[in-house]
Amino acid sequence: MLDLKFVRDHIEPVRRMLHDRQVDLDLESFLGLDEERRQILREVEELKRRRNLASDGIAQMKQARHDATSQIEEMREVSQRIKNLDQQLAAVQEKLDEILLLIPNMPHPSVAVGKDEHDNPVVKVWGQPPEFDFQPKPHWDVAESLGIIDFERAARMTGARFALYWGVGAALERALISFMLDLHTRLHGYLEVLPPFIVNAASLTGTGQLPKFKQDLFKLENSDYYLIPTAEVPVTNIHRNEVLEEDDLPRYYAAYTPCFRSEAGSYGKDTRGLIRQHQFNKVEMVKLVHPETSYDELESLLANAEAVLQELGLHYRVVSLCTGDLGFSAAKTYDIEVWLPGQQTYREISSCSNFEDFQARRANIRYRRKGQTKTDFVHTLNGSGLAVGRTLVAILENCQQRDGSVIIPTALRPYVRNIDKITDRDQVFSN
RNA sequence: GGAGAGAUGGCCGAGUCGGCUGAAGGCGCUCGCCUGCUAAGCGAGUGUAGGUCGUAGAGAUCUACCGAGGGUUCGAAUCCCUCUCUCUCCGCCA
Repeated sequence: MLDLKFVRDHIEPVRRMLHDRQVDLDLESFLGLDEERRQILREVEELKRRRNLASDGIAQMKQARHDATSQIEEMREVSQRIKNLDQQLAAVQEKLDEILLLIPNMPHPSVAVGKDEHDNPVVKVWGQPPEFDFQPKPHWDVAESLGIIDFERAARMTGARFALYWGVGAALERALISFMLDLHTRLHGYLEVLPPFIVNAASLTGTGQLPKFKQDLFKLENSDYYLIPTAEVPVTNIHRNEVLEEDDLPRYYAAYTPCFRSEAGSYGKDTRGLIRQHQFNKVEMVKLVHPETSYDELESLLANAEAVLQELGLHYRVVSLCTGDLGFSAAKTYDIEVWLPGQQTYREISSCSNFEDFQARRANIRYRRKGQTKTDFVHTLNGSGLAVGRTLVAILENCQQRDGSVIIPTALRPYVRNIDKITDRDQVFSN
């Protein structure tokens, strides 16, 4: 969230930001509530000061065996007033927090003002679309004819938007996870972590999914637990309520987790194939960094994510999200969009964001400057490196052959016992 | 699931029958002194958040915080209740 004082002192820029993001949020009550809060605070603190003084006096009188009945009587009344004011204060504070938690982050000045994804500037294109001497098929056709992905049985055992992977399809998904983690840990300096796939509400509030996006989450019954929508949540919250030493920064973490999303409100969207599932695998990179370096860290984070596609030889472009498309917590986001020839379109496969201190303030993640007692909030970043299911989709569509087989990218072969081509699901990895 | 023990500052660890304990003592850290260097030693300092005054990122002052929330009381780290977490034993289980 934004700092209370920042909002108070920059109410017009915050209004403009809400407009640019096309967020409808009423700030009218904010300033009044803030003034009310401080007024009550002044009054109650003065009363508490008086009470503390009187209590010391009473203690001394009792020690000297004097009668303190009248003082006690008077303080009884003061204490009652304090109690009432404290309750009023708590109510005002709660309303204020509710508003603060719903205010999105301030976009970085470099972010383009725009309405939706059509206004996202393309900042980079890598490689070229592969050429086919036949009509490339969408991945669901490729996968189903190979027998490696089964949507019908998944729908039977669970429901829509789930997939059952068979044989070499399952192995390829697993291979991609290992390949990505190895790349980030060996070449890019990330520490691999394996967090819980279930988190509590406090963690989701820390990274910004709650309270506003509750409808996007799967909540477990009879508990305060939720299935994670992304590894960003548990991994960023590793250091919630901690004070790190300046020397501990930056921290780079890479995690594989499944991700669970209710996809409420996306009915009828991407209903075919693996693009939009309730459960999907993702390798996520998370950084906790020094505030002064966070935009350099965003560039290197993006480069780390791009490296996966470059290793696999898949054509992609990078867009910078405009204000209307930017996520709630992000100050700046790059999306990597991979080319899908079967659908003749670019699809998001990674999202790399700098949250500045927005999440750190919510999750209370601070660091202490060397030799100083003062603490500051760290900056947090994260990026997919990459969405595994969508990477499989990209391979199936980009590497498909006329005969229906799929060439496995060279970099991935060591992870699938060096087979170079998928020809059917029961392919035995004997070599 | 049953029985018991515990949760105090960056860390360890005191806190008596509720009343100068924001918190002893130690470690660590910062600055200074001292010593050829290092270590040791000596001295001073060392939490967070918020309010007010003030400076405009010098400071002064007040309030709150001893796992979290509530209660009793003129007054709670200290008493009571609820919850969370940790540890030990039993049961169950991968």
